[in-house]
Amino acid sequence: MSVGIRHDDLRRRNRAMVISAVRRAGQPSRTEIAATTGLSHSTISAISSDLIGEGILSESKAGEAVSLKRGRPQVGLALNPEAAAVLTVVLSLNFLSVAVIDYAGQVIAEEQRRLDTLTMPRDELIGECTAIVRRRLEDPDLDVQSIARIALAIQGITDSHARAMLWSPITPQTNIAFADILEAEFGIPATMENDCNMMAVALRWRDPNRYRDDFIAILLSHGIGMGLVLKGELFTGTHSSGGEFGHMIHRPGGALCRCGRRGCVEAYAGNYAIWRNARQMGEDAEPVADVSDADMRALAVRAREADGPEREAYRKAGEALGFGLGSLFALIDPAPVAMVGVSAGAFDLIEPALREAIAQTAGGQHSGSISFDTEPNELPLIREGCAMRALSFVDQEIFAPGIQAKPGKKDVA
Amino acid sequence: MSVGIRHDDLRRRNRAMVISAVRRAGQPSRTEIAATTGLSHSTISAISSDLIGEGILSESKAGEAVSLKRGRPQVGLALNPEAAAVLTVVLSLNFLSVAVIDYAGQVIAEEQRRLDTLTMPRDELIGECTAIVRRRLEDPDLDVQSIARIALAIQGITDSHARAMLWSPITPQTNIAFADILEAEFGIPATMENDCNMMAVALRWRDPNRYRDDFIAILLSHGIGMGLVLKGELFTGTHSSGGEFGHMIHRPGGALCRCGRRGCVEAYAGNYAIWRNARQMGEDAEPVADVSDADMRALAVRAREADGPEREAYRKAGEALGFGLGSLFALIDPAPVAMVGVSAGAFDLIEPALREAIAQTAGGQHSGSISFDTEPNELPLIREGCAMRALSFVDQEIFAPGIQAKPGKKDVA
DNA sequence: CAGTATTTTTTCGAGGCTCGAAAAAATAGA
DNA sequence: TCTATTTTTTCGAGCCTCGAAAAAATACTG
Repeated sequence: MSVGIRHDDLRRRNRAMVISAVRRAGQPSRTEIAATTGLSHSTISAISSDLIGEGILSESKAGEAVSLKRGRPQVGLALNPEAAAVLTVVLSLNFLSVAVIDYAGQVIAEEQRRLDTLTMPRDELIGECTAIVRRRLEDPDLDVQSIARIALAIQGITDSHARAMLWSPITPQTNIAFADILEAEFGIPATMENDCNMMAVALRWRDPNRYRDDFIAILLSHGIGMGLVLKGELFTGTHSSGGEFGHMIHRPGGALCRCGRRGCVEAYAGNYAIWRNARQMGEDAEPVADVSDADMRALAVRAREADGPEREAYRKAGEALGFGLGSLFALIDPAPVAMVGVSAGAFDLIEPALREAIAQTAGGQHSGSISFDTEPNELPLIREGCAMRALSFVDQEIFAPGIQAKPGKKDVA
Repeated sequence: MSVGIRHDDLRRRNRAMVISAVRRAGQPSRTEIAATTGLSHSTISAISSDLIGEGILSESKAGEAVSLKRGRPQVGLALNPEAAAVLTVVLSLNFLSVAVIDYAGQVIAEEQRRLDTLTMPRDELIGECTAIVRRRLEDPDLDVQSIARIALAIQGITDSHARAMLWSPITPQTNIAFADILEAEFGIPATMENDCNMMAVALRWRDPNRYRDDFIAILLSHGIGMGLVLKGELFTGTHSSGGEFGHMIHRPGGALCRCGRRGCVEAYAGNYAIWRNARQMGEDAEPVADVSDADMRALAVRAREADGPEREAYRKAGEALGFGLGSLFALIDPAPVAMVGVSAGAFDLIEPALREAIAQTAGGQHSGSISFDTEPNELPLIREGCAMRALSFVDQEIFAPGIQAKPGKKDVA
């Protein structure tokens, strides 16, 4: 069951804590770290001295921060960019993108590629991914010792161990153990992440004030996805990446969903559903494979111009999202929401019906106080999330090795 | 943010771990504890020697376990029943029940009382609760030094800090800070728990094989409640006890719910809803205040005898529960379910429609493999859960004091 | 410009904790 | 009674964190 704390875990944990304090705060002084971690100055001094000696941290040179106070000036600690590097791979519909990130989080190389994911056979899809990674790894211009970690994000369902893609809308292939494949190919630890979870991770780094312990990132794209952070931790299902918000049931037996079932939220709010309703094709019409972002933007323009089927389509999307969020709020209580993706650009069309629907649900008491942010472009977010995730792995597992995942697992009681 | 690990936390954590190992395992030997916690024999020896010296543990006398092996026989460690005692209070519709539990988990005194919670004014409701607790505390027959903790469970919504009842179906009163009231009155630390959460806690202690890391306890009673354990921890909302499964939306704009909204799962599956449908009163009919368990059982008998409105009412309940569970499973993946409460006794009438509905949802792939247990009597479960919760508090906060709630809060990344 | 005040960082010894190895204790079999 | 075996305790070694004091580095002051 639960496992005791060994004596050497102590140092390792506190090492990890110092590293993470530096990553979060930018250039904190030893004193600041002592304050935020609650550890003594002596401990912080010892640990940071170790970390500097190992080339993980470095003292930020020069008094760029002109100290106005008396006394010995604080010397900031920074992550040493050369301590390590990680690689991110984002696989989305017809698009593959990789980036190499240094230890301090800066992009030092990238490559992008269009490909036809929907029709590509399994081997070719895997081959494209490994090939693009190989090109980055073998690039002579890149003077990076070695890549410490690869994080790969994909639209769709991944398993809860972050090893495999189970199902994805961007390809008919299923069960591809990308993490294992990349590890076997390059001998670099890799993980397979869900795109919406990475969005949530990135939001938390971008705006820790708004997105702290509990929040929701919803991807409004061809499909509907969700990344959920609860009590400061990414929420995943018990077996899969979970959080399949788009496939909560909005209307039992209702509109035909891309997943083959009926009445899912996505079957009203996904791009294909908005498109279908705007064109008055009927709820049983087979979902189209793809609607371009340009077409969706044009649709939104028409919806804003005049009341008609386009506007009604967005209204229905808002209603489905509202009732879905209402059900979600019944379970987790209301929390800040970020709407991401092309249809987040049409949130003005969605919001009224959404709020009206939420008001009819258990979360409705606070309907007015729930705030929505919008971010029409999901790709940068996903990339950032992957980078932070990979870097955090390096922080914790490579530079503070040996920590058990969960220390003393608390009993339920 | 996150807080470092101090040196003395180490001992405290490991103390708590030993206590919890003993509580879980019954009468484990030092060697067994060393094996399950991963700590060394020397450490376990030192800690258990301390704990015995403090009267928290005791060596279980006499070789009741006739050792068949060679070698020095193991000596089992047990919780010392007299180390402490806790008090549980369960407040449900028209019924108040308290029990005093010794440190080993045995009930050593109890008292129950009928009262009219629905019409009782606020002060009187609070007064009844404090009075019954006072009677138990002042009972001269009870030779318990002192009560170390009170856990009070109520049907309804509590706040996430376990201090107050926010709303309850058993009384028109709202926002009663029972935990604070009891603490002020008796000077004993108290918590206010949600009844369904306590059911989940109890199930985990009763059958740790089936109910381990991820499971769902659903209360099928006048209302519909849920206790949810995910990744080994009780799941609560961000502000409230959360998990308001009964108020997820089944059919937007549908049947009238007791909460005043429309289309909630409860508005189809709560006793009042089954009753309303069985009597063909229409979905807009005002929910009745209470249906007796006897009436519900009679209803189930009629539903089994012949196809008619009674059977149809249970079918609709099953459908609502099935779609609700389907949406829940979309978020958390399928997990074992325990159906608790009087209508769990009619689960044979509910199950077919429930499974049919689940099969139409995202959780549906595994529809067949999802297993349901039934337990018609919720009260003993709630009481047990309260007892275990209070005892665990004593284990962790009194006998291993000073532990920070969450050690190194892991970053999302 | 030297001296003082102030703040940050390092150093050093004390105290605690866990660990491994060895010793002690307690039993079954020979 | 002696030996093998298993459990439990004892003891010294090695770390780790902490507090206090020292050292370092700067701004102020007259």
